[in-house]
Amino acid sequence: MLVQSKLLRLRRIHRLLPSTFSSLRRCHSDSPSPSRKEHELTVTQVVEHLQNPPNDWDYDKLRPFLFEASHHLLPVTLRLNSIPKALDFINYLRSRTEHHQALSCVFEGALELATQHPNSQKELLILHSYRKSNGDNIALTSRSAFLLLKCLGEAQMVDDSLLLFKELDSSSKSSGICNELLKGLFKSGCIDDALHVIDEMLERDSDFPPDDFTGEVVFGVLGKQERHGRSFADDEIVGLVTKLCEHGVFPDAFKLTQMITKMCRHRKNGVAWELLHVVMRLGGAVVVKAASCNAMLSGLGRERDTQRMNKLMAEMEEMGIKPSVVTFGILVNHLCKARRIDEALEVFDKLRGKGEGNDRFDVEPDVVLFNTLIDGLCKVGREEHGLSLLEKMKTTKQSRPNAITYNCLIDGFCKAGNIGKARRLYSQMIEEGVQPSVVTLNTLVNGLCKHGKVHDAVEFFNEMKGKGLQGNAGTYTALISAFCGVNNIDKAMQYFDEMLSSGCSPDAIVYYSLINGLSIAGRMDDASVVVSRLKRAGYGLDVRCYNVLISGFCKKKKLERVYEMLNEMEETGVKSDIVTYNTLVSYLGKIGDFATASKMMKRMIKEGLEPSVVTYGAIIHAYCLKENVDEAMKIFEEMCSKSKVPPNTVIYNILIDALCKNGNVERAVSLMDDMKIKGVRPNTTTYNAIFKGVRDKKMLQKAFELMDRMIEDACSPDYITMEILTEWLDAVGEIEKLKCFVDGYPVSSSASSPFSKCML
DNA sequence: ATAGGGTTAG
Repeated sequence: MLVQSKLLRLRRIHRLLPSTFSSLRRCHSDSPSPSRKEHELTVTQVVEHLQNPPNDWDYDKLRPFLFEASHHLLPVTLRLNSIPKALDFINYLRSRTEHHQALSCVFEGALELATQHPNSQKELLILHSYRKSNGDNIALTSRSAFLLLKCLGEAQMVDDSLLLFKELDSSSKSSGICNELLKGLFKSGCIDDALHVIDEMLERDSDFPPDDFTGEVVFGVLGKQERHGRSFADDEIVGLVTKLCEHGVFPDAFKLTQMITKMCRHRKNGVAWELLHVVMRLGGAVVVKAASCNAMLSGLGRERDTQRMNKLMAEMEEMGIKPSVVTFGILVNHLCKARRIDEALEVFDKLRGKGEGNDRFDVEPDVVLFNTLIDGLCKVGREEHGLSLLEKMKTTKQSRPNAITYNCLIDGFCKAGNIGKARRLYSQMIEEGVQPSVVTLNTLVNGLCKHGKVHDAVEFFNEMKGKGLQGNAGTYTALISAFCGVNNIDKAMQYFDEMLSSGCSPDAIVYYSLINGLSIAGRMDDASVVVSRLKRAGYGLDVRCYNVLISGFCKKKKLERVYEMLNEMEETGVKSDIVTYNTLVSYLGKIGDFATASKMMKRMIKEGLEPSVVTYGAIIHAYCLKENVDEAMKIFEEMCSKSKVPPNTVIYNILIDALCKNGNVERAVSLMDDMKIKGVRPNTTTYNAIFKGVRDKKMLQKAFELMDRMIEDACSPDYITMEILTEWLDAVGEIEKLKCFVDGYPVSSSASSPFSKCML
């Protein structure tokens, strides 16, 4: 009875520790294997004997075990079921003569016991340092090495891991041991050491070749964000994956997708592409599924690489990798972003397999696909078409419109200036039972603000707050920008404070919008305060924010602060961009420091930045301010002939204004003809400048001609236009002509229209 | 794979 139950217990240990016995065999394969019963009895006896205090242990009784039958010591140790007891036993053995094998087996047992301990990591480390601090080295069995490497790896004790691995001869190394070492090395960011180990595993006829677990470790690391240590070089990544695949170790679909996603996110489309193609070549459609291709496609889409997107689609078809809805979602999204909306609609129409033609795919469009298309349509001003898709969605079972669908449409109608329709869509979504999100709130708040209805925006926000929908940083950004835009800085600050007190965590952009508003308002001290608060919140400034500040300090002529900003940019590694230089060139031009301005231009070219229309505009404007219109014209002509920069309306406006002010109206008029030839559209400012010019020269006929042209150009007059013309034409008794001019425009119902101010 | 918020010159 008793024997039988103990036998059962041993079998249980067998099952629990399958590798124990394999290492036991390796540990002592030359000793004769006793019958199971005989073995069992002796183990039990020894275990019982060892329950006595160590001083009472009888060496003579134990002796047979310690030599010819030392492999029994592993089950013995396990059944001691106590790490201190096992250590007593180890100390006992060490105090005698040569018991190498016995020690190895008991130590392995002690390690096994440690792994079963609730605080196994700590216990294992204690055993490791015990072994390390006792110079008479206890040889490690494969299992011991495995357990120790696993725990050292987790503890990131790289040096100890490597020493331990070196200690092993190649016959006791195994794939499992190498994998544990690799895991630890990667965890500590020791890529070079890890690559060495992998090389060793990949050697010809290696006894420990990479297996699936190796793949899991390596591919896992390649797919995760790197922590510390150096990162992989591009060719190392491709080389590693290639070698593993050649050994038949493939990433699963998830890991492959993860790796590709990561590479693409790091703007390494080339590496991702190679990686995918290595696996496609060696593993085929068994390994590569649509998801991995989708990751690649979206990476390519981000870089606008239509060519390779098409190539990959063709390869997928060739290899029999079936595209999913997501694949089509990516394609449609790409086409929409490229403003090729009609092609996107074509793809969409080919989706459902119902109809005729064999160029159709058997894919049911989902909500995302619908939403992508609707957004694309709205972004090119085809909201009505988007609306019809909304109706289509309502007729489906699986693709019911959701908040995103409505958000896209609401945004579309807001941008188109149809606030009424946007609000009706909002009511409609509520009626349909679709919960608005904070994005819905922000879209409407922003839309209302952008159309000068800041009051309505605030009202709507309050209404939503009443319904329990909190605003987020985006909501406050919209309101703060809007209030800054109408020069109501106090209100903007008030909303900034409300945001903080309402528990909404601000992001960098809210700070930026406030800094922007304050800078434009010339309140640079306040802006500086917000900058330091932003920094205290743990954010940094980006180029755009620096540009705003630099521009603000320039306007206040605080040159020392400008340089302070530029130095700070250098220190924090924020690279100045074309806008930074344009701001500086413009400022230098305005104070008449042409020498420094041209130095700046040289520096920007050296930095690889091409001067833009704005740069030229700044210089041209500067010469105009100096009343050196000839030089300004010279630069303008140079810009048109030598550079690839096409002139724009602003440049013409600057020159036309300057020429008129210098009495050279003829040349200004000829510049307007030049605009027509070059296809640059004049705007209200252009006409205002030239009207002033012809008025000063009393060129009445020219004025009538220009008034007709202004109507042709569909360019609406503002109050300045009306002021110039009314005063002048009234004085010369030509008010009829002015009436005709005004009648040339379609009637505007807007109360803020410039006409209403003048005509009523 | 889809939705929202802050830059320069005149």
